[in-house]
Amino acid sequence: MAIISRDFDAPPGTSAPTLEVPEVVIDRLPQYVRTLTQLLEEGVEVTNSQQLGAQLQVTPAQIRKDLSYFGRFGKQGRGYRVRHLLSELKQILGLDAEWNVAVIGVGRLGNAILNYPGFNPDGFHLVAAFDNNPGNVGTEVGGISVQPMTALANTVADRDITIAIVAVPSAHTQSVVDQLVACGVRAILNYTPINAQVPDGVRVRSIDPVLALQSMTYYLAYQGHPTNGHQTTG
Amino acid sequence: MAIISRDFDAPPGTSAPTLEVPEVVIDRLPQYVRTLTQLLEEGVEVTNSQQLGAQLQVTPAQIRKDLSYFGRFGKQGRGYRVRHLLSELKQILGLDAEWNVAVIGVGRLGNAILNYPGFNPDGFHLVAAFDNNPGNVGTEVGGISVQPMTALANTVADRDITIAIVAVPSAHTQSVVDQLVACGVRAILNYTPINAQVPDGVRVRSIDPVLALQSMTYYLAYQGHPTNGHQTTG
DNA sequence: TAGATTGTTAATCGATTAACAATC
DNA sequence: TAGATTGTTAATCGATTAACAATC
Repeated sequence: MAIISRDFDAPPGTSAPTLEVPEVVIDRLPQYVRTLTQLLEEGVEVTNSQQLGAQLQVTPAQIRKDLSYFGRFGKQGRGYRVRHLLSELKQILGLDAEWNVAVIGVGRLGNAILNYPGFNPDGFHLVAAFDNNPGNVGTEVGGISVQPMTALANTVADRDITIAIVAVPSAHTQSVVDQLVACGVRAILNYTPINAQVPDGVRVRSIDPVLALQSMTYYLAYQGHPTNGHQTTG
Repeated sequence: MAIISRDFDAPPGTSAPTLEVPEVVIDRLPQYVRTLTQLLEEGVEVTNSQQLGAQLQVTPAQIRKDLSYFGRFGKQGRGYRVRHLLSELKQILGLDAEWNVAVIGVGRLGNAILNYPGFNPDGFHLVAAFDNNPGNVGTEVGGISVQPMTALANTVADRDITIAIVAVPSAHTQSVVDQLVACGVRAILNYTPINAQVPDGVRVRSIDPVLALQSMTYYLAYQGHPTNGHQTTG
């Protein structure tokens, strides 16, 4: 393998690791952030790959390897300073910034999302809500005034919205996603059970509890064969 | 590789493929089920790995390989009969059965879950709700009378509950999961942002929208580098 | 210093994909 | 039959883990 130059001396916010970091590594970083946050709250000042691995149920080697994509954050013989590693990882993930989020669809699910208090503490601010039902437009949901879909492009630009949460009826998913992409939104959290097609450069993550249940029933159905417990987060 | 005997002639519900099927394959099967269901609704009677792959954004080879773990469901030169393949996959996943589910925690989130209409059509029946707050016990949520946690073991046994959905405050997650495991529950859908520890043989899937957002911000933060769009479902 | 733990390389493991004989 | 597509093997690719020199 060729020597990889990582340009960590470049101005923050403008550079990324030169060689692509595997997506599976990126997906683990938020979990590291969460565990480090917990340790910090417990007053733990120093940790190591062994301890982190035990908490997260991954091997210590994997944690060290994952971190090595981004730099050297520990000290041999000592481990990692929790506060420092946490701060670095948050910066890498862009979690030192605030993100403005739009919710599309204010039905039952959209309502629950807009009233869910769990996004704000992590820097995600629900700043706009849209619905194509005239009866919903103008109502207040979670303290936000619902706008018509026709206002999408302008509001996304005006309010610097970079992330959208889609909670519309399944039949509208692809159309809504297309509109979001056209407005320049490149990160979409999809609460509908539909696989939306997006162009390169746009990320979609789906929240799909039924899918999660449907893979677990496989193991319940074949109780005869002892299987290992396994935990998946998504 | 040794020859693998797959005992598909054994009585249904009592046998599993002799060699372990990779978990990543099991996790894809529900998506195949969903796509096949859509095709069926559209009146498509026959499909093939090419078409399925296009829909699901995976390679045709992967679909054929995944299916080969369980048997031979297609015909060379023709493809797969949608109705037949769908029925086989549902049986493999245990989706031809009905599953009784308990919801633990009837706060804001538990309320939304109990009122969410998306579980029942797929054979998951929310049949019981529990809460440790005496003020909530006895109230009706989503048509279900809330029971105290002390009733858990009895109700799980009486109502044949095999799956639980955890929607309690984070601090209670591990304790609730421990109680569920003690009652014999082996599949848990965890809506809290806590990594619960479970013994072998118990499955946990987490629904964690903040985690999903936090991995997408990485790609938003480094806009300079064009990245491929990618879609994850969990 | 001695002991501990990192960062990194090399080995292993497992999953994906390409290719093609079998066969509908 | 000729054409198409499966089921399966072998090749490739990528991710995880083990091992250890570097070094705090």
